[in-house]
Amino acid sequence: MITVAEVIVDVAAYPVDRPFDYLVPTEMTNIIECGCRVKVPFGPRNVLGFVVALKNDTEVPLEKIKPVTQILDIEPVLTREMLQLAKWLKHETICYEIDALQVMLPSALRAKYEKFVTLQTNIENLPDSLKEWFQKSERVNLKQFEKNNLLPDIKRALNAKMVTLENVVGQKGKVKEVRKVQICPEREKLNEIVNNISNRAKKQKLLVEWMANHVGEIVDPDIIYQELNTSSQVLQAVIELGAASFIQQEVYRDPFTKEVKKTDFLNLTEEQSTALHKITDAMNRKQSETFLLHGITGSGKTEVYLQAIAKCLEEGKEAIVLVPEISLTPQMTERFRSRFGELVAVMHSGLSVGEKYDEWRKVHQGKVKVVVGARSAIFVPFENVGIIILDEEHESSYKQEDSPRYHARDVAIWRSKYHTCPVILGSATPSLESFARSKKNVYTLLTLKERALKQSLPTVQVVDMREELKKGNRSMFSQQLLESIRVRLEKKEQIVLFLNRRGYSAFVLCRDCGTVLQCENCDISLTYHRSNEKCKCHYCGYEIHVPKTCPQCQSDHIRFFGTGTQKVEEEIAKFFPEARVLRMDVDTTKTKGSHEQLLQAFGDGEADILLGTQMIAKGLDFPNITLVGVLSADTSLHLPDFRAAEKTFQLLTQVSGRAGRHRKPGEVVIQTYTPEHYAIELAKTQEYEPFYEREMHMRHQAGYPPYYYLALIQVSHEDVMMAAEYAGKAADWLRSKLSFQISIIGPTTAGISRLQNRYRYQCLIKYKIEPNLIPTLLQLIKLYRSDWIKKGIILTVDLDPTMI
DNA sequence: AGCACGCCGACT
DNA sequence: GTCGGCGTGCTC
Repeated sequence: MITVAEVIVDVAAYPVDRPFDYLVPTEMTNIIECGCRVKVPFGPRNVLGFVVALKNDTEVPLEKIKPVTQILDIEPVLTREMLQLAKWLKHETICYEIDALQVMLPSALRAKYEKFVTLQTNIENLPDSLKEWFQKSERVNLKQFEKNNLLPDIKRALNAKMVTLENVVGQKGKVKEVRKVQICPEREKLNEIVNNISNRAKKQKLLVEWMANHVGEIVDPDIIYQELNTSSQVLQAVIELGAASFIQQEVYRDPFTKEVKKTDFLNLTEEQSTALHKITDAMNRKQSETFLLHGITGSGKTEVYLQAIAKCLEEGKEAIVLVPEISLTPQMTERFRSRFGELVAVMHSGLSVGEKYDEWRKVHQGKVKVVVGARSAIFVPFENVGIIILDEEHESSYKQEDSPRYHARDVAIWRSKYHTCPVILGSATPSLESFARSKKNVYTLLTLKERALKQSLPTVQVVDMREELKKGNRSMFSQQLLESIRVRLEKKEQIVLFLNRRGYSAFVLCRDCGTVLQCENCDISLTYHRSNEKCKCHYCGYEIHVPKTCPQCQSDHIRFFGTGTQKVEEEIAKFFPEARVLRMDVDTTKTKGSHEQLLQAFGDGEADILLGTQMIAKGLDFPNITLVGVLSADTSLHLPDFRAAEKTFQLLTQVSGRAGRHRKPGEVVIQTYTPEHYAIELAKTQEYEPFYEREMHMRHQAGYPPYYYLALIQVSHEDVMMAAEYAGKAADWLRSKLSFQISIIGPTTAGISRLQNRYRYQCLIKYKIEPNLIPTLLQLIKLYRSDWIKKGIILTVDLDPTMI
């Protein structure tokens, strides 16, 4: 009987986006499993692939089928669940199956392809230019030749058969190993060695005697050096005598810097326990129910999560907690680690590739039961999930912006159905989609209306900055805000000032001609980085030194403009020279851990005012903060995005929630040029439902979600005319195929009209129910793949886009 | 995608 | 004659 493996190969392209059959050699049949990574020959090269099925026959003619070269995992890296989930993702987001599989694994497990040139002749026969490279070894990485512009020479040598080219498949990350000392497990042998050591070798004798007291133990060599005040030479000598040996031991890289104290459950309010009961009830009934936990800021949502997780652990099941990347601060993760200790793994982008790999391995090996992480943590390979939590469910960072363009919320619900467990979506300001679903009873609504410590919500005042201007106040602070700051400074209470700068970052501008430094490849201004005095494009990586003079007019009045926090800081100093200000922005939080240090300092009362952008809107919880000032509420309101009002309301509610969370009452001052806008008016009362009703009405009128679904088609090409022409073709084609009830807007230029030297056009499709849409889009892709791709067109489809 | 194969023009 | 340009087609 033969064994055949169906393999998804690591080649992202439509024609090969299907399983390929490979013969499993007899010696591998006992080891191979679904979900293993394998090395396979594919056409003329070797690639990595994932085994998605095993069977005993094949349709493929025997002369075509090739054997698996190697199995890379003894234990499968993907569970059956994930193989199914990948198929669903492929269909749901229109992506390649390989991309769906790869996104579930830490990048350390991705393939690394290298090419090696091997010498096949006497080195003397080589051309002079190549000789030196093969002095040390007959096998040299092709990269070396690439770097030194020797590719033509290599090509010639290849044709003359003097060298051969070899593809090597490896993996990016490694398991970290450290060298330890394994002490001999037999006491008698150690005693015998001690007796044989010459009396002149005092240190060796001492060391072996010490070892006799630690028979069979595995110790860190550094401990030996310190404890016995000895050196590696002595240890080496003793090892040669046979008293111990060096071994390699697998270790986890530890991303946690400090230990945390254990904490206990807090008492729940009545609302909290009602919510908790409904959740644990669903767990008991083994039901995949989605809860929307709508709790105002400070209502203690996290405590509900923690106790639900505790219940889940009691049942012997695992828990997944997703948190937006920016609020995944040490304070946040500590709350989980202090409750569940070593059972928690943390996954976020701040970890190195190796650290992420190790956190993933802890899950894979069953060492942890709780994962706290950003978006991609939704794919952790737990096999018995008891609860999934998405905190701040309205956050747009839960949607991945490149392939596979999945939304963590959708994946969470899919997994909850697979494991028949509940999902909790938590937020003080739910997304309209989720709240609408709870109104239709698709999700179960749980409400927390009171703050956990019964504090009242802060009072909110909205200041019309136009009036201030009329009064002749040209500064960025209103009289009202200045007065409030003065009062707090006197009372020795703390202040948070929030600069709404969504979508802005530091840039470089010429004050004479107004030129802003732009990327050469993209239609976007470069971001200034103070640390290395460079300007970088965040989209393509293009980087230049800050020029001394303006490239346009040669003026030397070229200056960097920050997020504005610096300017605010200067102005505060003018009004309140005695105030101690902490500034938190990209500049002051660049190094690892600086974010944490700044917050710690503020919490310890080392400053009176914390000034910052987005990053201070979340999770900040200090008892002495009694005033929150929003310097410009409008900035996020005028972004060209149908969610601008929703995002502004969410942001204002979030920052307002920072004030008066403990005993002292809080005050919020919001400065704006459009106080009449409903997002700002309703943020003042901090009532979600009136905002929801109002915004739903707007969405209904304009034909946006949740009333309509969206799909975004993007067409790009190096040439503007080509991009525009084919975007037009795509739009026309779709209009001819889809029913007239569907509106297709565009093509228009994309938000960033040129990216990596490609011009981009897009069409927006708005639809209610259209069973034909996905098949039609797939047809469009088919059309594109056969014909357009040759002309250099790239077409992407984003179903349910979050940004337009 | 990425590679070989194949056909065609321009060079040591 | 052969080197290298890129259009075509295939990958178990």
